[in-house]
Amino acid sequence: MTKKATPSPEAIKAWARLMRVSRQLMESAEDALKESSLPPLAWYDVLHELAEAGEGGLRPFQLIERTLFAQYNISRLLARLEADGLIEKLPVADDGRGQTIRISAKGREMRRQMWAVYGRSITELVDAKLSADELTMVSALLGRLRHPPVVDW
Amino acid sequence: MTKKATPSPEAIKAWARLMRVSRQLMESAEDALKESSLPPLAWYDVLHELAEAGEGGLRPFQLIERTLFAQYNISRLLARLEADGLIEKLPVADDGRGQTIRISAKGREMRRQMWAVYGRSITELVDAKLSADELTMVSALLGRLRHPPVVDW
DNA sequence: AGGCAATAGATGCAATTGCATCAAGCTTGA
DNA sequence: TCAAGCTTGATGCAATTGCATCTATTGCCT
Repeated sequence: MTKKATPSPEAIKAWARLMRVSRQLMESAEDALKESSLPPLAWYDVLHELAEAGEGGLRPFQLIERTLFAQYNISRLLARLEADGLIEKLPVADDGRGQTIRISAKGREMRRQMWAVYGRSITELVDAKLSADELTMVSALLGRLRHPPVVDW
Repeated sequence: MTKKATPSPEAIKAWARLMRVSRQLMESAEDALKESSLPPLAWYDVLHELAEAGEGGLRPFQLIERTLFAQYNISRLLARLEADGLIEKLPVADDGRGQTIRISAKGREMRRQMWAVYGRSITELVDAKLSADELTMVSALLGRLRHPPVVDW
């Protein structure tokens, strides 16, 4: 008798839900930003990390670790953010290859504006639908699906 | 005193987990397909719907409802699938605008091959990490996050 | 019938993504 | 010390996505 490698029905359903719900929610949030003429979510992710990093800033490769974006993606995203004056690129003293990315005042302001809209989306899409306990449960379960190299999120 | 519209910490965490985990899992699955020189997941989604629909096929707008892809996206995806001989486009008798999309034998075979890899990913990424009960719980909780116009999935 | 809004699908063009590769600067080991 | 290899970040080019718009029908209303 040969081994059946097909996933369980429960796994298939959970996978399908995960893919669909996440896409749907992400789109809703993106739409809300667009309606407010704000940049896409990816910008928020980066501005958020940079804001948390403070004055010391972050190196691009650190942003890659934190956001899970591809290297070329970050490279170009940073170029756009810089063109919009939301970040500054500074040379690094002890590594001639690298740069340090620091959020600018304008960048902080943009992050604030985006959060006003983004946060509202989260409230409506998530907070309004599940209780705190249920949300904690979701986080715990999803946390177990993370891939090995988990940092801390 | 003004109302603070910020979502709860639980909601923020659940949102973050959802976005990150779903992206990570999706990428893993895509990578597995690429390693096997198979087409991207989007192709699977469409082939899957068409296979379930059987000989009667589906209209493009029905695929849009089922897969949540944008209209122009489906339009072009179908063009690529047709170019690869995985589907057929047939005229519709009672609606001169429309077409019916039917999966071809080659399309069924491709779906089968993709499932061999995709299913394995789901097994490894999901089945191996959570019990059936936990998966059912995940599905139930995520289900509550779906947007109103839910069909049946 | 005749016009007018709505629906189904395609498409031109700009922006973004993905892939592969590159250049420049570090690091290490013989 | 210096060549080989690794890391950091950028970039040319092709494929895909997003947006806006277009064409062809169809359905509806008078």
